[in-house]
Amino acid sequence: MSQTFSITELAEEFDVTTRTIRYYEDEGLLKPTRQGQRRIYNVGDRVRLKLIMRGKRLGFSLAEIKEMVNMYDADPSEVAQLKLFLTKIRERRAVLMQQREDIDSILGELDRLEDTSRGLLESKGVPTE
Amino acid sequence: MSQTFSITELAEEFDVTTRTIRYYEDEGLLKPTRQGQRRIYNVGDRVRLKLIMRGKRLGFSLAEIKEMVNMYDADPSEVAQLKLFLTKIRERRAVLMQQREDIDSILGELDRLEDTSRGLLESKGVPTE
DNA sequence: CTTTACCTTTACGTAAACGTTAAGTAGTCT
DNA sequence: AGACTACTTAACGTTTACGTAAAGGTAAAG
Repeated sequence: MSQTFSITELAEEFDVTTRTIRYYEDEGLLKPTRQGQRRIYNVGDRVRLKLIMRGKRLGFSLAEIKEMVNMYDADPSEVAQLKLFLTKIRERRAVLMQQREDIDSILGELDRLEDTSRGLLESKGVPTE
Repeated sequence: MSQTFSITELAEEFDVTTRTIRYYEDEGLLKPTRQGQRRIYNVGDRVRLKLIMRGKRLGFSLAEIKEMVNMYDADPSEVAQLKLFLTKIRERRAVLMQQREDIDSILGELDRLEDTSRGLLESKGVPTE
């Protein structure tokens, strides 16, 4: 008897609405079991939702996320599947590394801007903490 | 006489449509000068567009990007302005660092998956390069 | 003058990702 | 039994970020 979750429990944990979680199911991203008409989410479903949220934070579309999470638990016995998988991984890596570059670049600018802003404020005698 | 650009030049350089660039102007992200009815972009406009594209790659909405680029060249003489600016910088930094964590986390998983996939393929005698 | 290239405005269309009622079901508490 | 709580489906609405005609202006080349 491993742990299960209701839709509202997951909604609260991940700070989304239940509508959102049901929508992900409609789009084929989640497939919880049912107990009567109610949805029951197991630990695996929860992991999938976690992956979905991470994908969202990184700006992927639901279609892309669907590809990725479905690859995640795809049967790894077919050579063709695996080769496709490798290709997708390499494409994805390029985008992610570009994003990280962008982020580093912006963080650097923010550092400089924060310094000069703080300097300006302190020169006016305004505390910045 | 510093350099100027036409809308199609910028569109080609940044790989977007002219429609997109005009849309950014409608939304208050760009304000090129006019020569007659035609838009003339200077070096500053080009920098702004570059910032916009970077924001887009990081998954920000145009509304957020607008805030950011408009802060970028806001008049830095008012204390209230600066304090707001500092707050925004700190918020933004938190989001960006979360994104970078997500990316590192995914890159790590991709590494592991690529290894195991490649291992599986090679154990079947299939070349991976 | 006509064609061509490049640009313009106006405006309706669209896909994605949910929000928002509306109306009903099902188990629990009093 | 009645009310309350948590869930359900169904379906129309909304926002963002452009796409896509439609209809036309303007300058240079032929």
